[in-house]
Amino acid sequence: MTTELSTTTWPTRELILLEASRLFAVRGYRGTSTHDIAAAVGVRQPSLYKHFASKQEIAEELLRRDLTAGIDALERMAADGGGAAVELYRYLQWEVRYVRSTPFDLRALYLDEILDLPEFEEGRAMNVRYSMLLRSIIERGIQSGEFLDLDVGFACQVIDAIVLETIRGTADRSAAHAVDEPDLAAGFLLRGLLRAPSRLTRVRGAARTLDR
Amino acid sequence: MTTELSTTTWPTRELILLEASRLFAVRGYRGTSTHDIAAAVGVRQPSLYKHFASKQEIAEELLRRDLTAGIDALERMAADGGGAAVELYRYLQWEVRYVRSTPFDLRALYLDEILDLPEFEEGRAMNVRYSMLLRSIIERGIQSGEFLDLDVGFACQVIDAIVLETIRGTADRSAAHAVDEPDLAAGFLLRGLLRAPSRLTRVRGAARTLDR
DNA sequence: GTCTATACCCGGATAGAC
DNA sequence: GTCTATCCGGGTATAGAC
Repeated sequence: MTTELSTTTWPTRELILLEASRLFAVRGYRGTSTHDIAAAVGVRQPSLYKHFASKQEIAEELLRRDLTAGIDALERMAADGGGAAVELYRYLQWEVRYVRSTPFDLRALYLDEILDLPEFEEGRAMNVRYSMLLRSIIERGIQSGEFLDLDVGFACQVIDAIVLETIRGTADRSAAHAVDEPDLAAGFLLRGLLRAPSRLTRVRGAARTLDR
Repeated sequence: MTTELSTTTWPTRELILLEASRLFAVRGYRGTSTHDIAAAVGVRQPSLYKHFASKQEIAEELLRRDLTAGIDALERMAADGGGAAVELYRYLQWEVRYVRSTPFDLRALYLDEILDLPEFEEGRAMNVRYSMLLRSIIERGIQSGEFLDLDVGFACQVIDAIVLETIRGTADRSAAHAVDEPDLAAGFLLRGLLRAPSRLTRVRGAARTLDR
């Protein structure tokens, strides 16, 4: 499962992103020094600055790539239609698969305080855009009566919580088997949101046909 | 709601804990300097070291107090009995109320990487104890048939996720109204866990009588 | 584009007077 | 128990040779 890519073929810039994401995930953004990153890549610390203008730019690039992927996925699901429940279910499945297949370790990006640092304005803006897209699906589901008449903010928080827990789950492999099954997380959430939980099987079926 | 305590009467040691928890929450543990804490308290940086041997000890004291409270609450609920569902429901309600009433800002303790730092072995040990107590309630609920036959690890993760989101929710007051209602989070979780969600009203009633 | 050397700052902690 | 002064280590980033 761990992407065992022949490192030799990768450009240094990509290697920096890869190793930085892993170190950030374990030691935090602030806890990771540029020296640590350089050592993991196999170069000297000042060499990093030929590829990135600053440590911050490394994290920004990671954020940009991940948030772009998430936003694209949400827009794709919304465009495909099928109703809020199907769109949300498909997105959650995509998210779990994505988190578990990307070579980058995404934990630091959202579990660390990176997005709270004043200098990461761009990342915050993209994150807001992502949240809005997710929120609009929820709102549509509540208005159409597919979902229970929950507070929209609460529903968003619950989804955020599960997505973050999925990302956190990539930490220790002992707990990994739990939330990693794409259907487990998506199924639990929809059972909690759907007005008629028995519809879940129908949602699953509709999602499967759309996924091809 | 914000505890407006007349600071003058508080011993310096308590003030340090209070301000440190707030700074840790906003800037992270590593991102907060001892100088920042001292400035917030209104003393010079070296004066902190008359009350705590190190910055680490400040965070340790905060962790110790919070985890002790959580462990005590879980043990109390388990001792009171009433079945896994009632015990879990009561604990979740207690947790939400506790998070929102404590003068300390708990975010950094569990959302920051503090518990991952090698030097916080004591906190990690207490956290394991807390997790075990919670897990044993879940296991009991699954075995007795009160809960759905979910993977125990998955159920624990979901509960963790909601509790963490509650703590995170104390961040911006705009989102605070969402998960802060003690019954919202507890109710959502139990609806997702109970084999017969219609039992929720009965659980609520049993919890209410026990709470007096 | 990688290296060595280094400038520069900041943070944690101690010494010692009051 | 608070202060001023200071040490020391570590981290980001730059200069300049190769």
